Amino acid sequence: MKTAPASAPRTEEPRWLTREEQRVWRSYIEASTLLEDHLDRQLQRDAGMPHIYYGLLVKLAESPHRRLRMTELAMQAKITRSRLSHAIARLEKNGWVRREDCPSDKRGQFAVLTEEGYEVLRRTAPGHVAAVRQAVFERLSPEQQESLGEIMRIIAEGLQPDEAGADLPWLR
Amino acid sequence: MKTAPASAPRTEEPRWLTREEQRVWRSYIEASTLLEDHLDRQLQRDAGMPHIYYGLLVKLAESPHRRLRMTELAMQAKITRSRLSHAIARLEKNGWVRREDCPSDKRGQFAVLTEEGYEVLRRTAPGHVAAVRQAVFERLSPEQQESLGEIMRIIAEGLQPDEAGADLPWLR
DNA sequence: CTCCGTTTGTTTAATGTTCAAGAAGTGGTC
DNA sequence: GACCACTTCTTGAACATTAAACAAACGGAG
Repeated sequence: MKTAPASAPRTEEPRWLTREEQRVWRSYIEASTLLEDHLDRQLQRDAGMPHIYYGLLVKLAESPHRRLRMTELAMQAKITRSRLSHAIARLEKNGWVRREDCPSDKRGQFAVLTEEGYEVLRRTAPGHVAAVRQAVFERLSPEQQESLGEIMRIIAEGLQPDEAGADLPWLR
Repeated sequence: MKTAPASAPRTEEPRWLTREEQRVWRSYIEASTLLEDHLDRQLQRDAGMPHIYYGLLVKLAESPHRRLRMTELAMQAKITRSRLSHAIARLEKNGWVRREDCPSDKRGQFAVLTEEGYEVLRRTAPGHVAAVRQAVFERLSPEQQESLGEIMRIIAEGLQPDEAGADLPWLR
């Protein structure tokens, strides 16, 4: 792959990544692949579930009455409802989550963290936090941490199906 | 979840993430989830394969004679050999890669990018680069791009099974 | 009240990933 | 050359994810 010519291209010449952009992108891909893998393994070993399932339990634990509507949970976790359905089915089989009907909307379901699920979280959270610390925060300066936060916030924002004000489109 | 007490803990109290660290970590998880998802969808639609498979073709295209030993490719892509085996099997079925025996080591296999595979890459690369640009580089200042690169390099380095000098452990 | 477009959540099948086990080849040692 | 620890790569089964299709309920318009 070569870089685009300096002169004005006749047809829309694709704008490749510069050498520096390529380096950045490659680093991102490598780090995120390794990190996701590392945390998946850590949690599979210590908590018997992949990283994203653990994240679901955390979201529930942080929510009022330790419960969330399926759609709300899917949105918070940035996954599809389909994927969530499968995941909750599995967590339910483990006894860590149970489903409850929503009284005000007969289509709706709550995912509710069970006592047992909360227990798993309490037991495994320290180890997981330690893993995150060791892989990420211990290695970055305060400035880098702040920078990482802002960068990721920007990227996430650009990819959202338009979270804030989505139901108030005329305000935009 | 609450923060650790200020006084010296009697038992090893788990060191939770600070409020700021939590914010950073949450942003990272959200952005990386959304981004991976976005690129997977883009490539599945336009190239008929997930992001990581596309990455494998790129690695091959960049290599001498458009070929790599399986282990080498797995290391470069940061995935297990098992996962690679399955992936190459699929790409082979598509006619985008073929296997070749290694003459100097009868256990060895080369994964070789076919002409057809190269063609797919040539056709779909511009669209993919545009997606990456739009999701990441267009939104970040030059300083942020540089910062992102360095941060990710640090994280990746910390998670490597010790790439450089791994075969020379006495030098460390 | 009925109609109808939308939302909610699940299901199925195809696809991808992981884990553990194993076949085959290598290279060094005795 | 027989042995043995190690490397290379694959396999099969269990598990996870995706995409498309669907049933049920909602809620506003007429």
